[in-house]
Amino acid sequence: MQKEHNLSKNQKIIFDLIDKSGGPMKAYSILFNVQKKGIKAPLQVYRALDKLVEIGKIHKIESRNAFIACQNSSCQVSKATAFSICESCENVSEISNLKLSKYLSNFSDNSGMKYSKYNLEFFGLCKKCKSK
Amino acid sequence: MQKEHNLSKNQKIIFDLIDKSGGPMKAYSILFNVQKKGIKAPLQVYRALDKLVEIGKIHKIESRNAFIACQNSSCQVSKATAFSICESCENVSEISNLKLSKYLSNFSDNSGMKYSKYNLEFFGLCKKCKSK
DNA sequence: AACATTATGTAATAATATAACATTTAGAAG
DNA sequence: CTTCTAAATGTTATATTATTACATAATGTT
Repeated sequence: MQKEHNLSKNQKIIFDLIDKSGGPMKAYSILFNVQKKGIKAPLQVYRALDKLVEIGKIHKIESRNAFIACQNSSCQVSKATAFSICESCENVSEISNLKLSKYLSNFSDNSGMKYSKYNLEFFGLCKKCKSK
Repeated sequence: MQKEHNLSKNQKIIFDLIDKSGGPMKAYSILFNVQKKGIKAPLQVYRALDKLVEIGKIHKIESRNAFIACQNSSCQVSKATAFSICESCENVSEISNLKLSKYLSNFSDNSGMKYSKYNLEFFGLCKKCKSK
C-alpha cells in the first residue's frame, strides 16, 4: 500500500500538471504552465519536484532532464525504475515488469557494493515511429 | 575487435584527460583542465565529447552529467551500458557482466517497442563508504 | 585539383539547476 | 491553546550545463 502523503499546495499543483500531461515534462515548461497559479520562480518548481521524486509520485528521466508521473501505483519510493524511451517521438513509458525488477533488485557483483537503487532507460523506436 | 578511430587533436587531448583521471569528469572541469592546451570554449569540449560518446570511447553518466572512459575494451559503441555509482564518494565504475548484458539486450515486453540501446545506473554505497 | 566531409575557432546565448536569506504554514509536544 | 520544530514558501541572484550560428581550416576521396 502506498502511504498517503499530504501534498502541499505547490506540490499538488505541479503533480497534477505532470500527471495530467500523461508524459514527461521539463522543469521550465512546468514553470511556464504554473505561472498563472502563482508559482513564479524556478526554485519553487525544483523544490516541489525534489519532494515528489523523494516520495515516489514522479520520476526523473535522467537522459532527458524531464519528470514523469509514476505509472506504477505500488511504487512507494523511487528506488527501482525502468523506462522505455522512443528516440524519435520522445514518448516515455514506465516499464513494470516483475521479472525485470526482481532480476535487477537482486543483482550483485563482486565489487563489494550493496545496491539500494537503480535506474534503467531503454531506447528504441516505438510502434508508431517504426512504421513510418 | 574495436575499430581504431583516428582521434582528432581535440578529441585526443580530451580523451586522454578523462582516461587518465580514472573516473567521471564533468564538461567544465575538462574545459578548465585543457585550457593550457588551447581548448578555450565549451563547444570545443562538447563537440569532442559527443564524438567520443558516439564511437564508444567514453560514456555519459546521465545522473551525474559526467563522462567516463570506457573500461570495457570490447565495447564498440555505447549501446549497452551499466554503471555502479557510490552515492557517498561518487565513485563510478562500469559493470561488465555478461549475464546482465545478455539479459538486458534480449529484454522485450509487450509494448511493441524494439530496444536498440539501454543505460543502467545502480546506486549504493561502495565498500569503503559502507565501513565508515 | 576539385569536392565532400569532418573538425576547429569564436562569440553569444539558451536551458537546467542551486545558493542564500527571510518569512510563513502545518504538525507535534507540552 | 501555546510553544516549539520541521517543512514549505517567496524572492533575488547566480551557478552549471549545453547549444545556436557563423566563419574557417584540415582531412580524405575521386
